[in-house]
Amino acid sequence: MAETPSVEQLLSGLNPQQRAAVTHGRGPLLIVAGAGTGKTATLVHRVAWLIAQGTEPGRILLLTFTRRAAAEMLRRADGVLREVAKTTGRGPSSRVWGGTFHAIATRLLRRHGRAIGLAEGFSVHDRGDSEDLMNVVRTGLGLAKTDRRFPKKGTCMAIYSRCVNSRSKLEPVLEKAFPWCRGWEDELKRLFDAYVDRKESLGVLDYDDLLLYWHALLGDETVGPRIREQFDCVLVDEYQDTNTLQAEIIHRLRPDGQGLTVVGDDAQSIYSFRAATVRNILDLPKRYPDTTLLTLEQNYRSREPILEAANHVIGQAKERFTKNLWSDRQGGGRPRLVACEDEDDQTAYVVRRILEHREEGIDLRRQAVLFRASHHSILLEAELTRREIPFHKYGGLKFIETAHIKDLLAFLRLAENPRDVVAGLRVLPLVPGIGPAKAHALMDMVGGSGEPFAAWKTWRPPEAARAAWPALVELMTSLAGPGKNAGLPEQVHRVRAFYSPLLEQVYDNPVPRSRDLEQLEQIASRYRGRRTMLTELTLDPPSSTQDLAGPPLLDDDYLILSTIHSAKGLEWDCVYVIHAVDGNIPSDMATGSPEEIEEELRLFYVALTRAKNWLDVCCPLRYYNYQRGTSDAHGYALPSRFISDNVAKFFDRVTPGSSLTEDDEPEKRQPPTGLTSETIRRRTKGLW
DNA sequence: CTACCGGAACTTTTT
DNA sequence: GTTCCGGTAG
Repeated sequence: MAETPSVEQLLSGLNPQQRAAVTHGRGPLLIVAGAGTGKTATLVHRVAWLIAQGTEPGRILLLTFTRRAAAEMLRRADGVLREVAKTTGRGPSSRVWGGTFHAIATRLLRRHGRAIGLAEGFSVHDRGDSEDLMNVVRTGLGLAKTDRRFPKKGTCMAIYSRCVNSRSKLEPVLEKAFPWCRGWEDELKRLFDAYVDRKESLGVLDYDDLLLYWHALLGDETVGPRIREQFDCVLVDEYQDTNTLQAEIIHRLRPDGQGLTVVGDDAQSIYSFRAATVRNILDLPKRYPDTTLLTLEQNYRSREPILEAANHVIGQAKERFTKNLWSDRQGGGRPRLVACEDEDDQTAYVVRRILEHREEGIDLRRQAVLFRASHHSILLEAELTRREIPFHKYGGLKFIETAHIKDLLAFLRLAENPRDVVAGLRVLPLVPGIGPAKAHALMDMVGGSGEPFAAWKTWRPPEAARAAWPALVELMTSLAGPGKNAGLPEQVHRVRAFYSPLLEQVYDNPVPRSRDLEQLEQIASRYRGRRTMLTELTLDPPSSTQDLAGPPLLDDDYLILSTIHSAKGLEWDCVYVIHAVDGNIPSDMATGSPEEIEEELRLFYVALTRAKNWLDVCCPLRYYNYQRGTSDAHGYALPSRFISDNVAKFFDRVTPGSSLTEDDEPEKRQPPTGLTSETIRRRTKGLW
C-alpha cells in the first residue's frame, strides 16, 4: 500500500508498533503501552492521522484523565497537523471533543439534558459540596445522634460514590470496602434515598451524577442514538483507571467497538480507591471479540539502569500482563537508594542534589520530588522557601478547597441557584448572629422564581445581625436579579466588598486570604459567564494560586513537588522519591488487603518510571511523630517492603551522612578538632 | 432554642 | 488547618 508523501511524513519517527497503532482501521483497538513508551505521541498521531484521513475533528471524542492531558494532546495534534497541512489541506484539530469524562458529560448534559428532564442550568457539586449536602440530609434524618456512632459525612459519601461508580448494591460494597460500617444498611439506604431526592429538588448534580446521567442519556431511545451518531471515533486514555460506570458509558457510545481506541497499562492502575478496576482493560477483548491488541514495549524515557530497577520492582506483582520494558539508552549511573537518618537529613540531601543538578545545567522544572501523601512535603517546602528556591506543588489541598475561596464562590453559587442549600448554609452563618438553625430557616424561605430572596427583606434579624443583614440581602438580590448581567470581575468585587470585613473577623490570617480573593477577581474576566466559571472551577480546579494566575513565564524556573498520583503521565530528568519507608509506601491506610498492597506496589512503580536520567529514592529511617506531642515522639521506620534485597541490588546504596548536611543544627555537629572560630577569622583576614 | 467559643482529634491518593 | 464535640451564655 503506497502512502501519500504527507502521511509518510506524519508517520516518520514512529516505531513499527506505534505506526501500526496510529494507522489501525475502524475495528476496536487496545493499545497496551508501558511507561514511557510514547503513548501520548501515539495517541496524538492517531488523532492527527484520523483527521488527515478525512475524519472531521468535531466527530472525534478524546477522553483523558485530566483536562491538562487533553489540552496537551490537542496542542500536539495541532502541531503534527500543521506539519502535514500543506499537502493534505486538513485543518487543525482544535474542534476535537477533548476532556475528562466529567467535563464531557457536563457538555453533553447541558446540550441534551432536557430530553431526560434535566434543567439546563443545573449546578455541579464538587466532593466537598456533596459531603456537605450529605451532612444536611444526615442531620435531617436524625442520624447525627445515634447510640452507636454513625459513619461521618465523608464516609457516607465515599460509600455512596462507590456504589454508583462500581454499579453494585450497598451490601457487597460495605462487605468489601467498608466492613466497619456493616449494621447500618437500613439507615444508609434511607440516607442515600433522601440525598438523591434532595439533589433532585435543588437542581444539583454531583460528580457521580455526571457519569450516571450521561450513561442514562445514552440509554434513552431518542437521545442515545443522536449522541452515538455524533462521534465516529472515540479514544480513551489511561483506560486502566476507568471504573465500571465509565466502561459502560464507552460501551454505550460504541456498542460494536467500531471506531474505538483504548490506551492503558495495567501495571499503572492506581485509582481503585475511586472504584477504578483493571478488569476494564483486561477484559476489553472479551467485550469486543474482534479487538486488535498492540503492545508498546520500547521505553524512550528512562536510561537502562533505572528501567532495570523499576522492572524488578514491578516484577514482584502477582498478576500482570505487560512484559518488561526495554530501553536502548544505555550507560549512566544506577539509581540511588539513600538511607537518610531522619527527615531533616532527607531534606538536606534532596536540596543539595537538586542544586548540584542545577549547577550541571538541569533546570529546576526538569526535576521533581515525588511523595505518597500530600503532607509528606511540608518540611521540604519550608526549607525550599527559606532558601528561596521556587517550587510548584501538585496534588493535596487545592486552592479552591480553602475556606475563604469556598466562601466567596458560595455567594456566586447561591445567586446562580438560590435553592442551593449548601451554598446558603455557607453564606448565611458568616453574618454574626446567624447560625446553622437560622440559616436553615432562611433557606426554606427562598422562593423559586421571580425574586427568590424577597422573603429575606421582611425578615427581622437578631440584634447582632442588624448591621450586616440589609447589605447581604441587597447583594444577593442584585446578584440574582439585575446585577446578574454585570461583568464577572464586578460581581466578585461586590462580594468581596461585603465579605472582606467578615473575613477579618473569622480568620486570624486574613492578609494572605485577602490576596487570594483579589487574585480570584483578577482571573474572573477569563470566564464567559458566571455559570461557566463555577462549573469549570469545580471540574478542573487549579492546583495552586500560581496555577490560577496563569501559565508561568517561560523564563522563570521552578521545582516540581507532586503526589505520585498527580505525577501520572509526566516525566522529568531527575526524580527524587521521598519517604520511601514502610507505612508511607505502602501507606498504612492501604495495607488491609493484598489487592490494596498490590496497588501500592504499582504506585511505587509509577513513581520510579517518571525518571529519565537520575533517580534517587530516599528512606528516612527515624521519623518524628507529630501527633504524639513533643517529648519522645520519635519512631523508627523500615525501608519500603517493595525494596526487597533482590530489588536493592539494582540501586547504589548511599548514606548522606551528617557531614554532608547543612549547618542548621549546631548541636549535631561538633567542629573538627583544631579548628576554632578564631582560626577562621585569622584565615579570612589573610585573604585580602 | 440558638450562637459561639474552646479544646481535642485527625489529616491517602482525586474527577 | 480543619472538623467535630460539649459546654456556656444569651
